[in-house]
Amino acid sequence: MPATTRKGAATRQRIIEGAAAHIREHGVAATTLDDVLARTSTSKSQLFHYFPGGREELLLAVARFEADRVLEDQQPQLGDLTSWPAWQLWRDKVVDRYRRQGRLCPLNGVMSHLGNGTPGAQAVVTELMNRWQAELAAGVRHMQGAGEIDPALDPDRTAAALLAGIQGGVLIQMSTGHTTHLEAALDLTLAHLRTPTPSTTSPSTAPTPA
Amino acid sequence: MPATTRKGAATRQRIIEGAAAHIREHGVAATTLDDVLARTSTSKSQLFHYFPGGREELLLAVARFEADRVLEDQQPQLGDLTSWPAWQLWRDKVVDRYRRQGRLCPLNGVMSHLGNGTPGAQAVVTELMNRWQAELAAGVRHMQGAGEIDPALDPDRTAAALLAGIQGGVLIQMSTGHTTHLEAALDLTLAHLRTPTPSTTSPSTAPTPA
DNA sequence: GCTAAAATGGACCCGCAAGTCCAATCTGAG
DNA sequence: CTCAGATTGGACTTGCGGGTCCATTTTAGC
Repeated sequence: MPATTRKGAATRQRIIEGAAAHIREHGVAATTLDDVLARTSTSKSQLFHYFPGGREELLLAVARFEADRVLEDQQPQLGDLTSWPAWQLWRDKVVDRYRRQGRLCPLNGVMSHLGNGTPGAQAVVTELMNRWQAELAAGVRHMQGAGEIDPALDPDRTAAALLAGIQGGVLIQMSTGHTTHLEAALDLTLAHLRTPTPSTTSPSTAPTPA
Repeated sequence: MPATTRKGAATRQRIIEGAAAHIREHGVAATTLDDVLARTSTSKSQLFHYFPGGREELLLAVARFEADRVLEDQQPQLGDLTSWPAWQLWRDKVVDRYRRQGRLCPLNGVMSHLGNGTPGAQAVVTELMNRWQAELAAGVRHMQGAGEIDPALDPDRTAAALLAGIQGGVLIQMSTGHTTHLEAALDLTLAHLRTPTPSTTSPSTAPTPA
């Protein structure tokens, strides 16, 4: 990716952000290279200069860009899950962020349009999920240290469940337009964390840790 | 959709299933109309005869087809959530189904390729989610009737959270290839259902029912 | 200021895949 | 048997959009 000059780097960035913006407004399918060029006042040669891989490489760059935003938008709350009110603040921020975003999930859109099997795409999503889950798990551990969460709970597994709930909630919101499911998932999982102790009462089948 | 003759209806169905199969194997983007024609031994005029809306209408039909499969594949367990072992059986079936399916989620693929905003697409997904959630809620209510689940829990909201966890788990699996998150979400939510009573201990911020 | 490398403009190419058209053949009701 | 409508075959058109190329201008180190 030849971006040696300051000017060049700026142009490259402008293309990425322009593409991201256009995708947010019209979706991936309805975003052609020419659209991006027109919007960013650049020429085709520039685009292919900075993204030799063409459309695919550009989409990947956009995916990275959007993935970073996802976590940034949850800060500073996500990094400070140290009390129940703090968790609640974070919860509200997540709901608000996705409610505002509306039906278009740029990241999911981009991902499915370049195939989830693509190594590059896979790397972007995997890293996002790992970082996200790690922050949540850190929060859980902190609360365990403070004696607010049952120490018997596996922080990583709990964080994984929470993360899955968020993803699913957002996914459903993309179709229905409502954040009901997202909120339900968040609230139920948080309620479970607050629950003092499972106190092994029902001798039913225990969840096998796979 | 002119499918007046028995023969015609058969052809129409053959096209749908052929398209669905090809999409399952190669993804939506890599599925052209000619691919479908070759696979189903049909001609272009037939495809446009039965699907005047062209590619889009065909994809929508495939979406409907796949949506039906989703619930069918969970039966009969999904319709019989009447004991903890039964819930466990269903849980295992879901995990197994998606593990088998692998990285390709035909439905999600189709959906994002015709835009989640499309009225038709939206209808398909919404109906699927509604039916799914209704079955889960029915299961919760049954268990409440049997005194196995805290009657204070809102069955629909609980089902919504469970559904979100599943969707997110599957979504993550599409990128990572692992069912870890799906299992974590299912197990945590089911564990929460088994928990006797929240027994209002922590006076922290209560989840606002929106 | 000189020059090599970087950056830019934009015309051009080209293949693919969606969609059109008409002519030929089959189906089934009366 | 007959005929209208349903079904089928497949050649043809078309436009879009990704990608290539080269000529020109700008940058920045010396």
